[in-house]
Amino acid sequence: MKYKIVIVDDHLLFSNSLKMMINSFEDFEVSHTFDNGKKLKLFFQHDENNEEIDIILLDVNMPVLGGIDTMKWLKENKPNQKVLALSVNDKPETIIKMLQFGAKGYLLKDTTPSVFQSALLEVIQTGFFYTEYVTNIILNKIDGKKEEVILKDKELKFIQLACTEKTYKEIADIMFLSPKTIDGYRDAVFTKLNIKTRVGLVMYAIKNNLVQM
Amino acid sequence: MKYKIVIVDDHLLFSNSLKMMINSFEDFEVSHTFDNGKKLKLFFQHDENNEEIDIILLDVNMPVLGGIDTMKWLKENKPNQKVLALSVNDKPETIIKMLQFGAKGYLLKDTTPSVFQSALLEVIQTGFFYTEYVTNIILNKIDGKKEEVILKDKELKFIQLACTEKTYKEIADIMFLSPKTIDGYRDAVFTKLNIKTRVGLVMYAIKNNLVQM
DNA sequence: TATAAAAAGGGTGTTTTTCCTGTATAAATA
DNA sequence: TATTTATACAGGAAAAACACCCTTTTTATA
Repeated sequence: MKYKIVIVDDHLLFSNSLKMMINSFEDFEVSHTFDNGKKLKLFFQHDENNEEIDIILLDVNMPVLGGIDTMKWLKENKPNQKVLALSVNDKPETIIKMLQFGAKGYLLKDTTPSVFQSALLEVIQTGFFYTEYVTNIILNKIDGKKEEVILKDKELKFIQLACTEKTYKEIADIMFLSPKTIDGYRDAVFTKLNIKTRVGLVMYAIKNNLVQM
Repeated sequence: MKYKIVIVDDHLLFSNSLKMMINSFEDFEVSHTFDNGKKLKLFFQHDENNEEIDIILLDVNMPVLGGIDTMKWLKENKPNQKVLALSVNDKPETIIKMLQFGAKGYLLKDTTPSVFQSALLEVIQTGFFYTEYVTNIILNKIDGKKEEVILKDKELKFIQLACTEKTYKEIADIMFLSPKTIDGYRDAVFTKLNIKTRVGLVMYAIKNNLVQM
């Protein structure tokens, strides 16, 4: 009896060829593939699908229902399900988030097939698999313990508008606020994000996906 | 005799599993895989490697030597080499650039295996393969007929520095130029890129991959 | 070599951004 | 009830960004 793997990834070419690779492993086989989290969710919600899945390979950046939201849902509804995140996204914030929501490991897509195979085995046997890269991120997070920056709704809206060619005056008009209030928002986000100029704000917003392009 | 494919992609898990898929196709086999453009270049530069490659599958976003630069090099040094771009990057600018540098087609990684297989066949038989998505981008580019903006080296350097929190004065110091000259650069790029503010410049630079993040 | 074009630098003035220090008001809380 | 706390807003000033128009120097090339 082989361990059953489910792949959730919107890049069909990847998921299909990865499926071939996994099926070539002695101890594993792919039982299903889905191209977004929504479809995985629907699969579990059907009562007739009671089969045991040993590992879900979950991509992070997907349309419809992304990896993080899917992970959240799984933590709620399938708390014992083993999930291995598999993504090109190497941002520490994302990795931390996936692990916090219960992923048993986080693999980058540039890992070698042999590392990948041992990751699958380790998740089965020991329950988790952390690469050195991921371990370092976790350790840095611990001693860095940078308290999470929390942006309020209006601040986020302001930041998004600041990523355009509008002046603060125009932004104030759009948000139905006084230019002086916008001044205050700017000062607040500059301080809490530790930046000094509007360009810095724009760069921060893009790096942290606060604006979509 | 099978057609020989070379894969150039830094995501080893992808390239290795794609290799398995291609090898399962009747008419194709993967003869080499490289994880960046530099290694492909070195391969061709070795005299002993004179074997004919039918199709190179070229990723766009890679470290060391990216897809676009690799494409440039191939156009110069291997003008008859058939290349099929294969990327998650769906930005029109990137696609246009790859095609202009001679790629025979541009596939997104979310294409199905069967479309992928027919793409390979079509490139062999007719010399190119355009999906509907790519065709639309080309058509839009044509009737938009926006004449290509050509940025000079120093302008590019200026733009990259403008994507930081430095003032123009500081940028002038770094570039060993008078602030007034930088003023002129700004006016020039604002005009030719049709933007009005530094924020607009930053957004343009990011959309067009002029700065790496 | 003459001439045109490109690059670098300058002057001046306006607008926008940035940085202060404060105030008024309403909501939360001790 | 008294006291924070958060939010919206204000005045003033300096710095930076933006806009135009203009001169000198360098480079390319006819």
